[in-house]
Amino acid sequence: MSHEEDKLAERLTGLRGRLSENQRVEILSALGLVDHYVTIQTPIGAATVAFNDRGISFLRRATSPERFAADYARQVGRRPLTPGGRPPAGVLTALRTGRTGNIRVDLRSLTPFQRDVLTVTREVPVGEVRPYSWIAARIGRPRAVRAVGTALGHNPVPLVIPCHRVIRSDGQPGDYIFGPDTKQTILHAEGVDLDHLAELHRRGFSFVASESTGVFCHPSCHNARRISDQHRVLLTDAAQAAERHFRPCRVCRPAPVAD
DNA sequence: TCGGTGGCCCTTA
DNA sequence: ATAAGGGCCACCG
Repeated sequence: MSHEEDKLAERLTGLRGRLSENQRVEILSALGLVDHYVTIQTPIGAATVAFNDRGISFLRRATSPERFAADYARQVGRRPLTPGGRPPAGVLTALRTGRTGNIRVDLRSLTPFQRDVLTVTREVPVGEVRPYSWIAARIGRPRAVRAVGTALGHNPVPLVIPCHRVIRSDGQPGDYIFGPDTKQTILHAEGVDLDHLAELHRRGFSFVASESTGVFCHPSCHNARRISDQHRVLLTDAAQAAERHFRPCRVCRPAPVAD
């Protein structure tokens, strides 16, 4: 988070009294130094979102303004927060469909590592999931698996950035800001069959391949789901895929591609 | 098959 | 600055 911006915001806040409240908010707003917040409907019920000119900065289940402000201050910072205003266009629809990839977000308050994690997480489409270890590999830190989980736990904009689509490699949902049950519920609504994924894992399989296309995928990849029974092959790991000359799917990237 | 366990690595107090 | 701990994971018995 920019220290300069924080100091500027503080100084402007200090002008209370000399400027009218409206003038003050107007200035801060124009500088992107104040967030507005409103309550909206989401697939998991009412939520409060904070936003500014850069995009959405924070989302939580709707509780009270005080509680929201406290959580916001703790996670986003001391930027002023004021009720009202219009959230970025298309947010409601995006949240309803789960296609949130184009919604603008403000991740200024995060560390580069956290930003990397969340940026890659945005690539997971509706109806699909990826393991924590996949995110770690994608950001070039294959062993930072646990740190990825921690970073996702600090996702300031759940639902908008679909951290619920990142699950454990054994097919269990893993933890979630709104609890594992909610995570499971959302995934089910999005069309993910967690039981099937857990079953595959139990039998030792991580990937699905097609003998007609020669491509292997994560089991939840939409390409994998179209493989016909006669062409479908289950794989234990990337090494086995290589042995059998399957190449990784370019959509779900089941393994780092050597090119 | 499942629970325990050490390794890993980023963040925070 | 340093140590503890977390939305994990692979391995072991």
